[in-house]
Amino acid sequence: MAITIHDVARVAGVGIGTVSRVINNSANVKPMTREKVLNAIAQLDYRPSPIARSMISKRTGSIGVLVPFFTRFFFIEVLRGVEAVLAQQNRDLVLYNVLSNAQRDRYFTELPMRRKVDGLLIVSLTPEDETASTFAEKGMPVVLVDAYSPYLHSLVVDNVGGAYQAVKCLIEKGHRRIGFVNGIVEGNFKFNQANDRLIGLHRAFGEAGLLFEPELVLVTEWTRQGGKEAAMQLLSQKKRPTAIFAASDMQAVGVLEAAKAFNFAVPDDLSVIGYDGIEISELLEISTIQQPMQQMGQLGMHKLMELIENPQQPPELIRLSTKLIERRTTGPVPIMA
Amino acid sequence: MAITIHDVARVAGVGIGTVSRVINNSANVKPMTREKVLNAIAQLDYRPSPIARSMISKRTGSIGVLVPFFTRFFFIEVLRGVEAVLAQQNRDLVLYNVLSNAQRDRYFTELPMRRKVDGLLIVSLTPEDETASTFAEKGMPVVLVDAYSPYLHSLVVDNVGGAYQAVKCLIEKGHRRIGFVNGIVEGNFKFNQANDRLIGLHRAFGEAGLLFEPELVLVTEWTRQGGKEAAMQLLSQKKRPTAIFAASDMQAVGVLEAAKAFNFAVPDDLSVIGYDGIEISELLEISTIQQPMQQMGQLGMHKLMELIENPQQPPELIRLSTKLIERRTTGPVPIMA
DNA sequence: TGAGCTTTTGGAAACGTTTCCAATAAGTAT
DNA sequence: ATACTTATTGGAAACGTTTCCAAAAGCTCA
Repeated sequence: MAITIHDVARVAGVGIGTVSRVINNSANVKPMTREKVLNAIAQLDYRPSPIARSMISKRTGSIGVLVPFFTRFFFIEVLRGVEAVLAQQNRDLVLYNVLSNAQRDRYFTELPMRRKVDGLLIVSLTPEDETASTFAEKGMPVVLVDAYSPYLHSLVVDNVGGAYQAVKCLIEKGHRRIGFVNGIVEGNFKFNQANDRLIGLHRAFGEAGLLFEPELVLVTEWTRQGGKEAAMQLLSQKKRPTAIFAASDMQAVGVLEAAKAFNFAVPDDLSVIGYDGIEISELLEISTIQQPMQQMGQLGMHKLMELIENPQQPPELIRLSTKLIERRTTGPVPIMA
Repeated sequence: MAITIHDVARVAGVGIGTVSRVINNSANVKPMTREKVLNAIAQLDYRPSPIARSMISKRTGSIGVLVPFFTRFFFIEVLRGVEAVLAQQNRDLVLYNVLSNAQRDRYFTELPMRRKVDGLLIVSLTPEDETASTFAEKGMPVVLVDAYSPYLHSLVVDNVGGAYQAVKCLIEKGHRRIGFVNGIVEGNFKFNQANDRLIGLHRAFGEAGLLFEPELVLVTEWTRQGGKEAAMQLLSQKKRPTAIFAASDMQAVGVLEAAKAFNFAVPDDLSVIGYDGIEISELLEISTIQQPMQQMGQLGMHKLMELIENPQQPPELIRLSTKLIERRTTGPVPIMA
């Protein structure tokens, strides 16, 4: 059916080995022979089959990116960074979108076994130690971004520090009753974004000598709706918080919507600070903790490329930090009745 | 190195054909034999090689999505719809991100030749007739979304009608000097989003007996920055427009930024209407023309699945329409000095 | 018991490359 | 010219499946 290397060899009057050498720019092909082969290829409009090729060479030319809910803005920003690197490579991007724990586990067990991709970038998902070491054993190059495993190359952002910055900023403005809208734990329960942010809050509270009040901490989906519902609840309390820290900007957007519903002016009646630094936070002028999202994708991808070239490297940990960006939604504590 | 079907056959004490039948759930395997094979598979932790498999079967289990600048919000929304369908199928998503015309053409010539994917969804890019018919000839299932070709299944949105709605809405509010911030033409110059929107504007102008003034139409990148720059220019004119129609919501965001820079109140001094209906337009309360973005991805994907099952179908054209959503940024024409 | 079915099974061939090695051609120095 | 050395070439083997066909095994019925 399709044109194969044998057809080219026949038309060019050479052996298949020679055609293969021409295709792969191997040395030691006489210029005249190369010419003949190239002519035949052009004449037949021949393209090598990538599948047959990877059958032998064990390389697929694809990079896998495993990411939860890739249509969320945070992940989109990370993907921007990924794309920036990939655009220069000549590789395909295979997106494994994780929508549930079951699906994540399926990918975690399937992906290391049969190399459908030359390397894997895992974003914001922490594999169990066992899973991680399987990747390492099977020799599949893996880089974790926004997640950590001792067995794999990891690129983490200081979430504890980021949350600390956010809460400290509120405390410095005089806030004492600070609500926290956290996101739910997705995945590994020991290392996760939500937990780290809670720790950062504790640290800031401790340093300021503030009492931690469990009723001011709510856990929701990492969404606008989740943030709104949680904030509605927080703002309904008899002693409502004067400031709310949201674990993501989208949740912070929800918090603002709740504030509006309660007719609270921001920041006069209520201060709000988000987390991530997605474009929306800029447009809505929400104070936030900026994560280096694009950089995360970019650095992670670079590391992965390096790893594909030279797979035998001891796992490395790269740390990035966050930056407090104060915008319109944070202000001094209101004088309450 | 890796465990193959032969190893399984040896351990189970059967032939490779039988193992293959078990893997593929073919009929006519004695339950006891199946049991033996499954045991061997479990014992060896065997997974079939997807590559070797597609070498024979000509199916890859992947779906390609060709999309320009996939990190733009409009495309993200379309991808949400795509993802919704894909999540139920057990297929991989290969994302071909197009950043330049050269790259688009490369994909257009490469993709039909060697089936790396079982089907291709092309978003907002219109292939030349020649390219389109090559896809058809080579028997690669293709669905166009937000683009049209007579040779391929296409799903289009009435961009002319949408732009007409937008402009008519402004005219009805009394606006006579209406600026248009259009996006640049990417790809096929006969069928494209920018051109359609310009036509819609003309239609509305014509119907209202308004004179078309070329100096009120500017073409920019489909970005915030582009919108802002164009609006700055429009608003600097001696007889500035009282309303601006932007060809995308992100450009409309830029227009709002420009208005702010000029200290124009919206909508009191200037009305603004966007196009697309991305989440940001809701958050910033921008009036807009809502495209059924998720539905586009979803329907396109459904069609593609159908086409993969049953490839011999004459190209079909599905039309969707837009919806005017009036929010805060459109109002009556100001009384000007 | 054996003839004539149907079900189950084994494994060669095929898929389209790359890799390798042996063979041949081309140089080079004597 | 001859004996080496090096550059070029052809094609068998291998990659790990699925597909297919012939063979074997298991039935059923007379």
